[in-house]
Amino acid sequence: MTRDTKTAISLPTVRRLPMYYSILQEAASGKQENISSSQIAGRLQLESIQVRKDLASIGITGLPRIGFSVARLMDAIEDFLGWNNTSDAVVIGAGHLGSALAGYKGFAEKGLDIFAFFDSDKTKIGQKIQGKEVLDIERLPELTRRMHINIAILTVPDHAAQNAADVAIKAGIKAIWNFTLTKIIVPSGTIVERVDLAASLAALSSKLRQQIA
Amino acid sequence: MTRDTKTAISLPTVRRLPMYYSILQEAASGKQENISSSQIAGRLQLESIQVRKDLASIGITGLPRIGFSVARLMDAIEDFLGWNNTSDAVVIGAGHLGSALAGYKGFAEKGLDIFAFFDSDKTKIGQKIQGKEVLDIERLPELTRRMHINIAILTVPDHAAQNAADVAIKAGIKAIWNFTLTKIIVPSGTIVERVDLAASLAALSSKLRQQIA
DNA sequence: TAGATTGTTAATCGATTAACAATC
DNA sequence: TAGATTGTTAATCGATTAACAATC
Repeated sequence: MTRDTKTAISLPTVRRLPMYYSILQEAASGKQENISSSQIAGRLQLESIQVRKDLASIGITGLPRIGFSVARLMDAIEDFLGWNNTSDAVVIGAGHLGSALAGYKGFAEKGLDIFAFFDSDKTKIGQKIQGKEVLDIERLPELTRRMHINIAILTVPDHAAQNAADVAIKAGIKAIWNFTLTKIIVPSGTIVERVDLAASLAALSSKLRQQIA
Repeated sequence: MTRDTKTAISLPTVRRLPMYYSILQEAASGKQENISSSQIAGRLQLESIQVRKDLASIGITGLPRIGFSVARLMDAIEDFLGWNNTSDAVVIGAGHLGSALAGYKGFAEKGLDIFAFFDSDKTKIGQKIQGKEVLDIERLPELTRRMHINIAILTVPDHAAQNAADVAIKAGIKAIWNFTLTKIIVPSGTIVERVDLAASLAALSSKLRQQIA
């Protein structure tokens, strides 16, 4: 458990770790025992020094001439990202997007288990999505507390986002994965990670325009 | 058309513009004529200087004591992000996620029009999603060329991502909005904007862990 | 005029990249 | 041993933030 450097790993580094992991999976499936930073970097169009820096920051060391042990590296990343001890999450907003996310292969492997769906739309309540029941949003506080759930995935319509977030936080939710186009305001102490599609689309068209120009 | 500073606006700035726009919409709906950088910043938990810098970089100026004209600011952002001249896009992969994105309110306003869906699954071909037909992936090159479509939204299963991207690029697609967990490799000249959910989830749990610790 | 808010110029900060000695 | 690859230390780069004179 090389876990000495617990001093705030940078978010850019954290975001790259899953990419490294997917390269490692490939290597492992090819029975490759060791891998160099430049092999990883090459596959991801990054610089090898960045890979080494990132790995060093989560406390992993390699060996000159050998590189890094694929198996140990995978373990370390799984460990660091908490993929071993699964956390339960609820989805608030039982629409297409919620269904899509619930069906996403790979979330389960990455330690995220969707426990239930919540909606305020009475016609949706009682239906099943991916085998899990859609519950009345009123029951959120009860379930959150009983099951010790910290994470809510927010996929409600934009105009309902802030209100849903408020409800969730009141119910004891500690982290919100926000898929709406709305920037929600939360008290300090609550985590928000936003998947900002408007920002992403803006970046796409900006890059496209520059490319074409 | 204050469009002198066409010298590569930074991506972080571009990504913030839609947030500013949503604040402006609120202001406009409240009949507010002018807005200060600190008003915008306050609502978004940013610094006012960052707002001013961003706006300056797309060529907008304000007036001391007055601030910025809400209407002119909205126009400028719409203009800069190309929300006026709509571009057509295709969705490759007609699953839940594709449906969800197609149903996303606001994409239309943001200049993105989904023209058709493509899939290789024969059972899906011919069905309709959000009123648009699902076509055979084989027909992609024909349609891309005929309709001058530059953008593909990639929502296929992860293992099919690279292949689908290759097909799309061969068909003349210039920009790929990649929603898969796979990092796709493309020739230089092709744009990829990735919505990396694995990275986002990693960031979420990392922040949550730090918060709790 | 007085004062709020701008735009400019400089300082800070953090992340990435480069250079290279250490080492298996 | 020779040479590939590491980890360390320093340099660069770009974005954010601070300070403040300009100005409506």
